[in-house]
Amino acid sequence: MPRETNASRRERAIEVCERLNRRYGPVECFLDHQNPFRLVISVLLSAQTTDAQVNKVTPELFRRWPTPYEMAGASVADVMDVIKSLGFYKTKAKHCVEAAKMIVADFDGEVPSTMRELQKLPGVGRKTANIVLNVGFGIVEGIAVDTHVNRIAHRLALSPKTHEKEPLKTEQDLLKILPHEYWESVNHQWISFGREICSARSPKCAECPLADLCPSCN
DNA sequence: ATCCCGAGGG
DNA sequence: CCCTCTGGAT
Repeated sequence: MPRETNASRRERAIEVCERLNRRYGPVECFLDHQNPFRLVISVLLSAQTTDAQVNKVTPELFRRWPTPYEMAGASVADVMDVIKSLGFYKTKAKHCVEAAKMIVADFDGEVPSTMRELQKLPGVGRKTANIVLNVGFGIVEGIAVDTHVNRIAHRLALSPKTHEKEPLKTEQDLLKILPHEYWESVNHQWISFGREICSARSPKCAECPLADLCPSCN
C-alpha cells in the first residue's frame, strides 16, 4: 500500500471538518466565559477533568473571588478547598492565585490577548491559550489540541503516529493541512464527536459518520 | 519522562 | 477494578 500523499490527506481532513460541521454546527463553550478572567480560570481548571465538574465549582469560586484583584489575595488553601472535587486540585489552586497575581501585577488587571503573554500565566499552556484567544477574544491563531482532538487526528491518520504524544506537533500538522477557515470549529466539533462516537475506550465505529475516511476502522 | 489527582464510566 | 477525562510544569 503506497503512502498517502499530502494532498489526499488534506482532502480527507477537510471532508472530516465538513461532515462534523454539518453534524454539530456551531458548538458553544460550556465553561463560564462571562469575561476573559473567568474564562482563563475555568479553562485552567478543566485540565483532565470534564466541563461539568468545573461548572460545579466555579459559581462558588467566583462568588468568593470575582475578579483577579480578589483572587490575587486569596489563600491557596481556601481556593483548594473550593475546587477540591477536581483532579490536580493542589496544582490548580496554586495556579489560580499565581495567575491572578500576575494578571494584576504585569497586565494591569486585564487578561492579555496574545499567545505569548497568555502562556506566561502559570497553568496556561498552548491548548488553554488557544481556547482563551478564540472564545474570549475572537482570535484564531491555532487549533486547541486536547486529548480528544489529538486522539481523533491520529485515528484518522491526519498526523503521523510519531507525533501521537506531542500535541504541539499534532497541532502543526493540522494547521498545515487545514485552511484557516476550519481552525476555529475543530476544537468544539471534534470534542463533541469524540464524546459521542470516537471515544477513547470503545469507539462506536458501527455508527460512525466518518468510517469510510478512517484507517482505524475495520 | 514523570508527576499532579478526583470523579465518573464500563 | 481499570481507564479516561477539553494539560501543564518540572
